[in-house]
Amino acid sequence: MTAPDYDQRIEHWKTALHQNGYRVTQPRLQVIRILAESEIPLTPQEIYQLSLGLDSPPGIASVYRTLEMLDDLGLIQQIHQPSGCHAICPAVEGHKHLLICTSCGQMRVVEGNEAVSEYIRMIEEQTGYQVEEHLLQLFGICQNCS
Amino acid sequence: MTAPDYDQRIEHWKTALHQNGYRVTQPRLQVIRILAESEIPLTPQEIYQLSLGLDSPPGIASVYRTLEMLDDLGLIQQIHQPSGCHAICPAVEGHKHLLICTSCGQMRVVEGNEAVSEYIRMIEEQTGYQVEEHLLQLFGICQNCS
DNA sequence: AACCTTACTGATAATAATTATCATTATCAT
DNA sequence: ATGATAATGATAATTATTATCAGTAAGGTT
Ligand SMILES: [Zn+2]
Ligand SMILES: [Zn+2]
Ligand SMILES: [Zn+2]
Ligand SMILES: [Zn+2]
Repeated sequence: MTAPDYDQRIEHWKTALHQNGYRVTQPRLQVIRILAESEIPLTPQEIYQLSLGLDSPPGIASVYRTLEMLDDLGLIQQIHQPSGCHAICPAVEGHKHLLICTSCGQMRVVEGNEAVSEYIRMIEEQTGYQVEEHLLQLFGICQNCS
Repeated sequence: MTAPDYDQRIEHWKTALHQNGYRVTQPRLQVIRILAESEIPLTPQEIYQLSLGLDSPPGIASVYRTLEMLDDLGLIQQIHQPSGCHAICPAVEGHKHLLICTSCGQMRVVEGNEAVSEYIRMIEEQTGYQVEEHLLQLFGICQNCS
């Protein structure tokens, strides 16, 4: 992230805090700066560890509180690493995508993923990345619940 | 899941345990049955809570151990709910997909998702679900790392 | 069917992550 | 500059996960 983009993001976030009645405090700024300048996703613990290098680092509780606030404001988002999460279901044979009802939790497997494969080939050309894995999960309302 | 499908999955899993030198024990069977008959993703804690209704329920440690084994055998997979995970990054404006390097962690935003929107429209027609949200994350190797 | 080896278990302690509590402090509108 | 109070740090409490270890049960052998 280039310097002006970085500064702009910080300003954007500070404005968002103001506009929503939150105070712009040192601990919050420290967390925000760490997030804004990182090129990789960070866990709360990692953010806290990084903050320890600063002058008067925030307490761990403030790191969590700040993240909750930023999440409420829609300024951050969760990254779901393939290794990370908790809920478990029987494995689907081969690579299929899952469709989960946000009302009843019912889950079904979606057939046919040529469209996605095509999309990924395009991404590879566009970015030079070699895409090895993907996570696609669809959330919605099933026929029962609607 | 219909009864024969259910029985078949149980048998499949028992066979997999045998073939990989694992013993088919009561605690493992209890966890396996709970997983096989659930229509919704479950957390380890939820599985444990459900097991408490059984005759001689497994200890919580055995629940975790069984899940680790099933994961090693590729019989279960993680579900990443939008609310669930830990790593955090600045939010991307609008809905974009993320491409994350599994080597250095570098992350970039992928432009253009018409292909995915089209795919989702197809899914909606096919399933009757009303898809409200989706999670698509691509994992691979960036140009630097390859 | 009884025996034997040892993988597996339950109970519990240890570790790690997250949230709650509360007296003190720093922000910011006035 | 002042004052009301939102926010903080320190710490306790809670929750989730992993490690330890003596006792148990699975399953091959006889
Ligand atoms: Zn996740
Ligand atoms: Zn439903
Ligand atoms: Zn796919
Ligand atoms: Zn890389």
